[in-house]
Amino acid sequence: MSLKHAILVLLETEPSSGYDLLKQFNNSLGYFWNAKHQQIYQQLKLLALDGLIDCTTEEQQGKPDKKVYKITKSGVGELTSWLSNSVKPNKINDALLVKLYGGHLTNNENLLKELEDHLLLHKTTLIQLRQIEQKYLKFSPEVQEKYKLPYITLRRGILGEEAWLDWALESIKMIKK
Amino acid sequence: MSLKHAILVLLETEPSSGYDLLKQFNNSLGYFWNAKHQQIYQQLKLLALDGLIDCTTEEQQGKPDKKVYKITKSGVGELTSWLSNSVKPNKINDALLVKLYGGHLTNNENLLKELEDHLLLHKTTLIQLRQIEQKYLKFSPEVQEKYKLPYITLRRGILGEEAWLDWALESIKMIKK
DNA sequence: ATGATCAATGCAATTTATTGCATAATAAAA
DNA sequence: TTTTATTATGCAATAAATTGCATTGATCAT
Repeated sequence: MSLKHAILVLLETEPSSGYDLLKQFNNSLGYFWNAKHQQIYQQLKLLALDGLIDCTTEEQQGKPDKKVYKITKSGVGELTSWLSNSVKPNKINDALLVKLYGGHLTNNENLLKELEDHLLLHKTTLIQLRQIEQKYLKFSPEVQEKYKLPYITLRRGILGEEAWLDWALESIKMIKK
Repeated sequence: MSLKHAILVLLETEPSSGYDLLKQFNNSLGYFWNAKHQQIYQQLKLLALDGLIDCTTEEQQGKPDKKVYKITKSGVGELTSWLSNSVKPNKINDALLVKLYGGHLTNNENLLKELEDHLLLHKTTLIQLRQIEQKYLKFSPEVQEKYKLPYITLRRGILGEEAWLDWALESIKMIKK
């Protein structure tokens, strides 16, 4: 279970609300960690109960109140100790591949449609990731050095999406042939 | 939820026991679907209750009894209908990337060790996938045509692992620098 | 004016997945 | 000879994730 640690990692950079975290999960972090809002809010509650984060309520005009969470010393301790242990290899469960694997029970149009729908999504993602990369590459060497590790995770997204697209194009050709 | 459908897809090819399925999930299908034995056995029970699969018990000498499951007409129906709908894009939750993202709280040796451990696993997987591909490429054109769709999923595994390795090597260099 | 989207959070119920424990026989390896 | 791996299955408890429903006030578009 590392939703907990994904949240702690984000809060270690800066205090945020559940909604802020949600946006981070949906945008920048989305290519390596996904979570729904309910999951985040529940987890924040648990983390606060365990004393790993602190909560303060901010009132806002015209908008609902905001609960801002901040990592505690104990939270940093938990995170550091988690980092010192090895993580499990990523579990892959890809329904699209299940569908292709059993695709002889349906028609090629259906499979091609599905592939092309996903293709669009992946193309969009890749464009976004490359835009983030362009920003990073314009930073000074010092700033680049500072954000080296997040950049490495961004590269994973880019190389991963490129490979996905290569595969999809190759597959579409193969199915059409 | 497509563990259900992953199982139906496998049973549509040939009747199998839970243990047989487990081996398929751990070997060939492992690069796109993972499940533990408890999950498979429970799901088989539910599928049988729903009449999507049938069960017959085979006695064996020297080994425990084997329950062989076979897909029913109703099961093929369910599978076909699932195939006609679109599937959700794959959800990625990769703890290794979370660790790297927050890696400034630990030391580079730790990160490099972790990356190299994963590297070994991915290398092994890639070798296995390539071996399967070699076998496929020796088939006659007719047989290749027949297994085209599973081959496409295999290609996903190969391209995915290659991209993973490229990324890891690049990342290791970047961290060492 | 009416519906849609964004900001912000939450409860409750259900579904899925994981962990821990348990059995039992055979064969192969240390 | 003792331990480990393989074959084969399962229950029970817990943990994690998903789905459905709900609120409120602002702004933005039709």
